[in-house]
Amino acid sequence: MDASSDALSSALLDWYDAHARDLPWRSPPGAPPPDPYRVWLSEVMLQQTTVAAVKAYFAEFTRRWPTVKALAAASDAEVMAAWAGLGYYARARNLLACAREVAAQGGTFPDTEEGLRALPGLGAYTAAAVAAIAFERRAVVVDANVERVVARLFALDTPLPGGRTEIREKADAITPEARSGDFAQAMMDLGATVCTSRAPRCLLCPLSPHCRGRATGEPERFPVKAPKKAKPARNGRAFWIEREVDGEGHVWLVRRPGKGMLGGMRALPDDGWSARADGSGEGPLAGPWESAGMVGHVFTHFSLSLNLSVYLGNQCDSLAQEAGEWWPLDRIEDAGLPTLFAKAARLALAETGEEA
DNA sequence: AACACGGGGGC
DNA sequence: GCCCCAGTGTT
Repeated sequence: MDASSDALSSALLDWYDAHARDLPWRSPPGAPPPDPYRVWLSEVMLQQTTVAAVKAYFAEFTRRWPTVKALAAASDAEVMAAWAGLGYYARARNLLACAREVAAQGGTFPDTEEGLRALPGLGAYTAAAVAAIAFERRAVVVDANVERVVARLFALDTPLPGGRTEIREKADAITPEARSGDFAQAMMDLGATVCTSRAPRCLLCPLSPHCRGRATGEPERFPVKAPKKAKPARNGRAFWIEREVDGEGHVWLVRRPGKGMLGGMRALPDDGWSARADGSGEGPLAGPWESAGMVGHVFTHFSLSLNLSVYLGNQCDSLAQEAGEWWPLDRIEDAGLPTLFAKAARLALAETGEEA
């Protein structure tokens, strides 16, 4: 690190000492690092997910499972249901796999970037972040915030994702030996609160004297990104099947396959829209069906219009051979349905409620 | 290198 | 509506 990089990291750390965000998974600037379990859990939750969305989930997970051993002992169903609504459900599957691997090693996380990188769900970013934040290792932590800050600092205009190599080299060059965890978090806080995607607040930025992006007069132009692909529209059906069990209303829920869309999550039965681009139209029963309306939902790579069909027949017994369960309607909120199916359930309950 | 993979919030 | 977000794993 040359003198200029040293001045830059000092300016950033000074700013962090004064302006660090107070977050539930953090220690104050300069304080001993937090429990690696909490650092890891928060980092996985924060992958492609906003701080605001994570806070409630982090509180609930750490309340129910205070240690990695406790989490490792939880059932798949409990953890998947607790993750419901947070999205990217492969994270939850990997989270549990990782917890069990760590628990099997005595409940202690590896304390090096390489060791962490070998665990399920820890890629280049998360391994570096946990190594730096929880174990005070020097690691080059590059997330979307750091990409934006670095691209602006050096006015890097090679479009992403190709430009990531260059961004990483520059990030490495400015990462200090000491306090690299605070440095990483400072970069992320700066990106989140000052060097924002739109309308960066350069007047508040501790790095503005060093910033070539600002010198161009158009800092918001960086980083340059490749054009987005169009999002196709898909259609599908989901099925709402009620029956009385012990005098209480229940609905038929299934467990989705372990991989792919909403993998491993509890769900309404559907016609296979996720696997086939458009569903077969077939339901788990012959019918009759009545449409309760449409549910719209946008996923990462397509938009879905889901027709919700309510069962009007009384041949539910044939479902006994299918894999699924009758779930009590008055506890539907606890089923751990991903947002798409939670929306569908709200629609069904509103419709069938009016009929009653 | 490209694609699959959720959901919510900002404007 | 479009863009963005503390990315990872698979092909």
